[in-house]
Amino acid sequence: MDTKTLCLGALLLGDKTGYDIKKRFEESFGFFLDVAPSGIYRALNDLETAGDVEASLVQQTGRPNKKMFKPTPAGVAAFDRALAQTPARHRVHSELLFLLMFAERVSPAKIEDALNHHTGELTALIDQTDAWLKEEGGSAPPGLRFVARFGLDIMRAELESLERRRSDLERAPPEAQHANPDLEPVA
Amino acid sequence: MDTKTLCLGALLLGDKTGYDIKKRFEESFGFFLDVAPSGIYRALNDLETAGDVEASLVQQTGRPNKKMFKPTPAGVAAFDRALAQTPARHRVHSELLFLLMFAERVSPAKIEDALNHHTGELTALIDQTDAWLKEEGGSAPPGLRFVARFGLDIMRAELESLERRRSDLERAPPEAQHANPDLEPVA
DNA sequence: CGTTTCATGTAAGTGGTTACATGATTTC
DNA sequence: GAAATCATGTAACCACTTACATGAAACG
Repeated sequence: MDTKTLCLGALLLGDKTGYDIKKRFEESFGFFLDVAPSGIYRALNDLETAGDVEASLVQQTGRPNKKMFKPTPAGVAAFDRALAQTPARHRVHSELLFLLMFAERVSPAKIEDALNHHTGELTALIDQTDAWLKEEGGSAPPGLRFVARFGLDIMRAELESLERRRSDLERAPPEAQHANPDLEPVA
Repeated sequence: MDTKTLCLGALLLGDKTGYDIKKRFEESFGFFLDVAPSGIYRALNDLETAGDVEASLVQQTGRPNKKMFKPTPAGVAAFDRALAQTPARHRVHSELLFLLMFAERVSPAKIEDALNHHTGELTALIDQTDAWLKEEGGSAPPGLRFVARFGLDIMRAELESLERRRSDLERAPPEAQHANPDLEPVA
C-alpha cells in the first residue's frame, strides 16, 4: 500500500499536518504499516498537486509554521477506490522470527536482548491501546475499535506465548547441537 | 532484510535450487518475509559472484536443468554477520487491518470476502504447520521449532479473535454511519 | 546547558516489484 | 486439450530509504 493512500487515511482519521501523520505512524499505525517520515511530506505534496488534498498555511509564533491538509472530495473518492482495490494482505513481517529460527547461530545475549526488547515494546503498546480504547474508543468508528481490540488480542497472545516458550530457546539443546560445527549436512 | 541473506538462510535450512527457495517462500517462510521470485535468482547469482555460494549444474532429462547452490564458509560467515547485525524488527504488516479500520467505507461484501479469505489462509497454515511439527519438528533445530510453535499460537489467537469479534464489524453501526453511498468508482 | 519536541523538507541511490520470455512434462 | 509444475532468468521503472539540512522553544 503506497504512502499516499496511507496519508489520505490518516487525514480521514483526523490528522492535519505531515508531522501529525508522522507521529501517528510512530505510534499506533506504525505497528502494522511502514512509512518513512520523509516520504510523508513528499506524498502530501504529490497529493496536493493531484488535487486530492487541500493545504492551508498556518503561521505560528514560537514554533515552526505548519501546513494543514484536508482531503478534497476527489481525494476521498481516490481513497475509497484504493481501499476497494487493495488486496487485503496480512503478514507478520518479522526479522525477529527469522533471527529466532536461527537462534543456534546467534549469541545468547543477542537473543535475550531481542526478546526483552520485543516484550517491552509489546507491553507498552498494549497499555497504550488499552488506554486509547477506554478514552477515545467509545466515540471511534467501529472499524477502528475492531482493529484495536483485535490488536490487543494478538499482542497479548504474543506476550503469553513468548513468556511460556522462551525457555525452549534459552536452554541450549542438551548435547546434540551446539553452535554449528558442520553445517553442510543439514539438508 | 535483504534477499541475499534470506536466500543464504534458506540454503542453510537445506534448500538447494532457486526454485526450492521460491517454494519455501510461498509456503512457510512467506508468511513473515516478503521476497519476489525474480529477486531470488538475481540474489543467488550475486551471491555466487561474491563467493558466498557455490553452484553446480545438474543435467536433467524430461525437465529443465537445475542449479544447486551450497553456501561457502565465507557465505556462512556473511550470514552470521548479517544475523548479528540485523535489528530484530517485528511488525504485523497488514493491509487487511488497514481495510478493517475503514470498514465503514467499504462494501460489506468486500469485508466479508477479506475476512473469509484470511481465516481460510490461517486454517490452512495452521494445519500445515501442525503437520510439519509432527513430521519433521522432532529433528529440526530448536529455533525452527520455537518459531513454528510461536506461529501456531499466534495464528490460533488470530483465528479465535476474528471469529469472536467478527460480528462487531458485520452489524452495521445502529444508525449514524451507513457505508458511503457516493462511491461512484469501483466499489 | 543538552536533549527532545515541533515542523518541513531535499538529494542521492538502489533494491525490489512487475512484466515478460521460454519450454518440456505431467496432470486433469 | 488446458493448466499447472518444474526451472531459470532479463529489463525497466520508481517508490521508498538513508542521510542530510535547518532552527526555535520547551523541558529537565
